Amino acid sequence: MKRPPGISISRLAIYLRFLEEYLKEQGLKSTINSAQLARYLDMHPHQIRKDLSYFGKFGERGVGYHVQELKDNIAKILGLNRKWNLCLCGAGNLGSALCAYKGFKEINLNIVALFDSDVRKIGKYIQGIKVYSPKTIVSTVKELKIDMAIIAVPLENAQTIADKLIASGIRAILNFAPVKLNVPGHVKLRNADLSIELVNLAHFLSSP
Amino acid sequence: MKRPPGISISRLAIYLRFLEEYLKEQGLKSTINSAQLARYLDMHPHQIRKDLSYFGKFGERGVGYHVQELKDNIAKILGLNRKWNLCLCGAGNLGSALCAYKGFKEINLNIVALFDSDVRKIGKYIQGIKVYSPKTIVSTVKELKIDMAIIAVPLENAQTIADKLIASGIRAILNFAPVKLNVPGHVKLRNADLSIELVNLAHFLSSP
DNA sequence: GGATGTGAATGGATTCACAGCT
DNA sequence: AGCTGTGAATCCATTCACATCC
Repeated sequence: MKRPPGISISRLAIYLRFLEEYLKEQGLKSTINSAQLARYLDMHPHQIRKDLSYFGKFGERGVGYHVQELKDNIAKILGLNRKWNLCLCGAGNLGSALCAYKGFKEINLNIVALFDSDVRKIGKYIQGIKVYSPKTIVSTVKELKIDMAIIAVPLENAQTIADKLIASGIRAILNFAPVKLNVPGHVKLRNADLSIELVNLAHFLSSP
Repeated sequence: MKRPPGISISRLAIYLRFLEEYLKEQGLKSTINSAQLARYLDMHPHQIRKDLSYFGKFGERGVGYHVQELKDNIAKILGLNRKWNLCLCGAGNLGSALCAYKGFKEINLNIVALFDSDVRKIGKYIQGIKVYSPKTIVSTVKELKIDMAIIAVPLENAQTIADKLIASGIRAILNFAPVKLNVPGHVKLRNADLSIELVNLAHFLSSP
């Protein structure tokens, strides 16, 4: 049981999402084996078994995996067996889109606060979530026990917002702004860079 | 000059974005070396030089890289030395956010059509871009010479939309819907899965 | 002198092949 | 018999160290 490659966590998230769907369709007592799962997800069975083996033994030899049980185990590995409070900085189009997205709550991630500097929005509710002034980030994060933050503000403001989040004690940030943010070592930063994905496509189309 | 690792294309996109900013600040005749660039981007100089070396020799020994020249070279490698036409499927919050994002046009990616099944939106313009019915995907893609597509529709509709795009001859798709889409081998599919990034953060926070 | 460009060495991740269990 | 779990082998990516050139 060696140390898992970093990317296996992302794959576990994909397995989990599939298993949730599968469970709804197939009912409680269903089982699935690595070959079936691999076919659905267009992967190799080896990879799935290996990914799981990094974290424990979840299957039954000669049978496969019990779907409900595997799902619960993966959720636990991923830290999704408890609720997390998120805040979202930037209540523009992208921020609103993320608020409206139901998939987060399904996996126990709850957006509990919005921050936006537009005075017309402050105090209002978007998708049932209250909008606060960014000036209150430090106090609001503590008060609402917020665990992670999403940055969806224009790139000019991203570092300033990040600094406030860090000052508030937040340790996990997802950044949509197209800049490299500076964060201290104890803070986990992930970037969701939309244009980089498109650039990959452009490269594919133009390569011979 | 071996074959570049797949991920180096994504890094080239990051270098390019930085160089564009840097050029604006520093003026036309500026040069930069791999150590400086690495410091700005929080990477190792070796990696930057190696990434570039896969594609050619763009620097001058003892000097560094001419910013303008390097920028142009990277743009060319990435296929961004020409314009591309994109369509965006799904004119909801996420779709509107993507339309409003100015960063795409800056790198020669132009959204020229929206598709949405909401009859109240069809025929209207969002951010100056016309909304078409998804029924017209095949004809519109051909007519407007659309090169790539972004899928930002609810997950139930994503595969149907993808099938229409494929029928229209599109070879590059960026998918935001949280499902594994089936596409034929000649079509390049990339996924922008927002919740997977958050799951990574949850895992980080809950690991000891 | 000073920075690039690159083979070689190291380090990670995937794939394989099969032992091990039910 | 059948499918998991995993060491070993392979493949890919990063890092290093230095020869190379301006």
